[in-house]
Amino acid sequence: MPRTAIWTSISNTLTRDIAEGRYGPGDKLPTEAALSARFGVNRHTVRRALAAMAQDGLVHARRGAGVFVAQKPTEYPIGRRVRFHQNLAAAGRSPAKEVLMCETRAADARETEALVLAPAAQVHVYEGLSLADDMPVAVFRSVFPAERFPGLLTDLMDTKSVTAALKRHGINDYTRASTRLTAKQATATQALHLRIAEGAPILRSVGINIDETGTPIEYGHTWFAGDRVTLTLQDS
Amino acid sequence: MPRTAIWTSISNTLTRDIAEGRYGPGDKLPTEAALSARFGVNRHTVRRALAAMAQDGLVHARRGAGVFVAQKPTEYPIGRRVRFHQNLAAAGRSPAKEVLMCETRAADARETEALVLAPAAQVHVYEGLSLADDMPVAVFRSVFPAERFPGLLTDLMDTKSVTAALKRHGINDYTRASTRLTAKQATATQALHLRIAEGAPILRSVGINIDETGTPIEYGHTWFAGDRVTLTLQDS
DNA sequence: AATAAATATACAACTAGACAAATATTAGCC
DNA sequence: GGCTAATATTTGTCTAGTTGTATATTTATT
Repeated sequence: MPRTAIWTSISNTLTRDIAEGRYGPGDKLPTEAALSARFGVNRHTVRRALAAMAQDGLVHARRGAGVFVAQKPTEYPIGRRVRFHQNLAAAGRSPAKEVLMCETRAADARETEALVLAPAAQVHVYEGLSLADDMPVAVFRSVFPAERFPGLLTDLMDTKSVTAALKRHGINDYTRASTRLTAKQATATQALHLRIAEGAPILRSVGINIDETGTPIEYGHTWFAGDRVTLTLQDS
Repeated sequence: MPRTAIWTSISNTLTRDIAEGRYGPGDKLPTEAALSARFGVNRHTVRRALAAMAQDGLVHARRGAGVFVAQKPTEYPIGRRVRFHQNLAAAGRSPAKEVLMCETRAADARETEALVLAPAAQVHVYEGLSLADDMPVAVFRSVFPAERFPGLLTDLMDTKSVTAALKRHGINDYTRASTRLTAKQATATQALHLRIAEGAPILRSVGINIDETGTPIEYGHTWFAGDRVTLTLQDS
């Protein structure tokens, strides 16, 4: 009978520490160096223990920063793979949101075409992260014509809702005119934000929203983590 | 093989932003602090990306003022556009088709549930390859209840059309009841059929078609090569 | 002998924080 | 308006600490 490996027992000890609340969700664990001193082993042995825990979604390492307890340790050890079903209409509009960037700048060629803008027109850009239960689900970028919606960005920061912000500018209803979907591989930065591996599957949605008169008011991109999201379409 | 460094990816993203006209010559980029927030990294990582771009003469920094796009506009190769656009309603219904497999067998658990079958019921399975301009675009699998459509497989081979084959069995019209979309990585066999690399992004569509009475008649999977296809949704 | 586990060492990549230097903005004043 | 001084912003530099990766070596088990 093979004796239990050292890294296994280290992993078990740390897992128990987390389960007993000694390290809460979001807390930073001691550094690998500190842990290897505590357990009297080499740093790589600790790393292997942490790697196993990361595989189970219990902890999450950030290079240069540290190893952190995952946000939902309660789901450990089984059933941690939550499947999110999200309506396409709610793309980029889930309640939990984190703003990554806000700016007003000149539109590029594609944006000009999508929003039917004059050359060199300005656009508001609103970029952020959608989360569900503290787990990042998607990165989104919304582009609005700046001329039509002056000061929209402050409303967006204020309300944290595209629908509410547009309502302040007289848009009571808007509909999605077109949606394009394709599969991509995660870039390094997307992977960073979504906490997935680089090259992992990404579901990209590109859509245009129009007001009642048919004028485009939003050009939106959403990059979903393929592992965490299934889009369900309601066919009329 | 080392994965791409984060600063490289940031540099690429900003370079593309400039190339596409989001930041024009002479424009001031967002501050390093703002960029580090946008990309979710430390300021130094952004600085390394900007340093690389400055090395290429794309931007230049002025202490206390900001980072500015160089005056001479750099020509940037536009990424090759997606080759094929496909309507989701016609997913897996392209005229050019290659049959990979045809068989009648017992339904598995998921098929039984999707088609609302009795336990141990038989199903027809029709597996193939969709092509456009001699380029494989998607792999599909259609599952039909065998009891309701005896001899359907020969009709399928005959007509090479799901719609025509079903018409021979009295189905004049059918509609899509549900569609689920997600991103996956190509398996080895899928990669072989689609002539893409193993692990390349795949757009998977799972749908159920029903007849006029609401009875499920087809349970279909389609795996699109993410590089070659963009699905377009028509929103009514 | 072969294999896996653990150690040892070195370097790369990224984070963290602090402070200096240059610039931009604002307020007060003439 | 135009000038100056104070304040805030922004980039430049430095030191230190932490995780990621690669290579080689030793030790224990089969």
